[in-house]
Amino acid sequence: MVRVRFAPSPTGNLHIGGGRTALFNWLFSQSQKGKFILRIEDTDSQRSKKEFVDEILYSLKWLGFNWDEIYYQSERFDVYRNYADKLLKAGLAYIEKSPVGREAIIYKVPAQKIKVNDLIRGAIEFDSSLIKDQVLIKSDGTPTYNFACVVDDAQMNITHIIRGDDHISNTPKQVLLYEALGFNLPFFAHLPLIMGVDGGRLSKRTGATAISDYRKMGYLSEALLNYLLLLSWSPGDNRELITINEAVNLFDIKNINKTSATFDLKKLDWINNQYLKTADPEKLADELIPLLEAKNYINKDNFDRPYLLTLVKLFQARLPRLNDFVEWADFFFLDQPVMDEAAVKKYLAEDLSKELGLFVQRLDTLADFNIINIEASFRELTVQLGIEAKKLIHPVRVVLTGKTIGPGLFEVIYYLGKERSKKRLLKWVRN
RNA sequence: GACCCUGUCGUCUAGCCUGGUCCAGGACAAGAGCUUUUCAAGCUCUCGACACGGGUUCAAAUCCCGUCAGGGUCACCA
Repeated sequence: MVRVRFAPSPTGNLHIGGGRTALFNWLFSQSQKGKFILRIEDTDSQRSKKEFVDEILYSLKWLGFNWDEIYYQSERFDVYRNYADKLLKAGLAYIEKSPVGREAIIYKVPAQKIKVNDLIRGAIEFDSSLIKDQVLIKSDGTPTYNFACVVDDAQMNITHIIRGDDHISNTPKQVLLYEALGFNLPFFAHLPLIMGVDGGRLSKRTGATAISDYRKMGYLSEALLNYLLLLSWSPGDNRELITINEAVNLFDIKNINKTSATFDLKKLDWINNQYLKTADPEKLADELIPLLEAKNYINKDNFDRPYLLTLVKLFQARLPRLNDFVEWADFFFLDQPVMDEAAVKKYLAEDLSKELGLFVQRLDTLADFNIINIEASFRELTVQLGIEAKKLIHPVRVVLTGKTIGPGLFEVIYYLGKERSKKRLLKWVRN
């Protein structure tokens, strides 16, 4: 039975790189009908924080990675100590006294060639004579990363270790420990790293790194997953949109790319928009409610939900990020729209009192206030005035929304309602 | 510096294993146009890459070697 693990250290949030590692571990476990194990590597009590554990679990759940088992290294110090003692007794490790007189256990690294057959990269060879002796148990009694990792992976029967490229150089050290402890070697698969746009490591400087930040920015987890998936794997048939469930069926670890990829927000935005288009408006509305409430646009205990759903449908096909709705649709919630100065300059420099006034009259006398009638009446007016429809459409949009862009004008008028539309139009009519 | 990994359009990739169907395909971005209502949506088109140099071969993006470039690791951090 395949058993993989994701082993984050709670010294920070779950970032994009970690999320990607979790993704491929989870994906592999699902495609192999195996188990996905979570191991919190909190041996560093100084830097490990409970809040980060919570944040990591929260993000993993948001991404949909449910784990079968969870372990905390901080609860297993005696296990590591026991194995270190074994190596000590076997003469494979020695004790070193620190200047303050405390004892650390050090592994004596034997000189030999180490061959690792990486599932993604193929054969990699190392020469351990270049590796210095490794600390197993630090003088404060806590285990080092490489030692705890090997003991746990073996004890937890991890069959495949799927992790970032940056761990390649840890691999020979760990292989040596597997041999010294008499454990069976697992398979190794090293994922390419994700780079920032500057070509270096993904960092706060090159964009948001925490998975939870992407949620806050209005990305759907399905979209983020799709993007991360495509960053180093491809279904091979030119498809760009693929759900995680489809990927489970098509996934083969051998098809993961060897090359590191640059994280490109533009493409993420595009993918996010593709998912937003077909997303359930009810679900989107639920995500938006707290954001709209924070802006005082609605009161979550008392608002017109059907109306909100209508607005969501009106905008969802054109949003790169869900949160953009708050800004783009603000004029539906505000008493008066926030005017874009450039738009006013461009479309409302001339006095349109006559045109707008006539349109208000037409709205008043409309037999039935619906989108079709509004448009018909509007176009009649432009014919009557002898002007091109767009000469009036753009100014009216600015008057009603404050912006030059947005949904179709007649839908805007309809959903804004007769009274609010009139009120905004009249503001630009001088008597 | 040493060791390791990697090198196809600006970016993500398909193709590479099993050489010819590739004067290299798709997507994002960018640019142009269309949509007699905007665009941040949709549609159409354009621009644009096999890092370089040697081999091997009738034939190389695909195999081999070297160079160069980028990245990673060298902690009693994980």
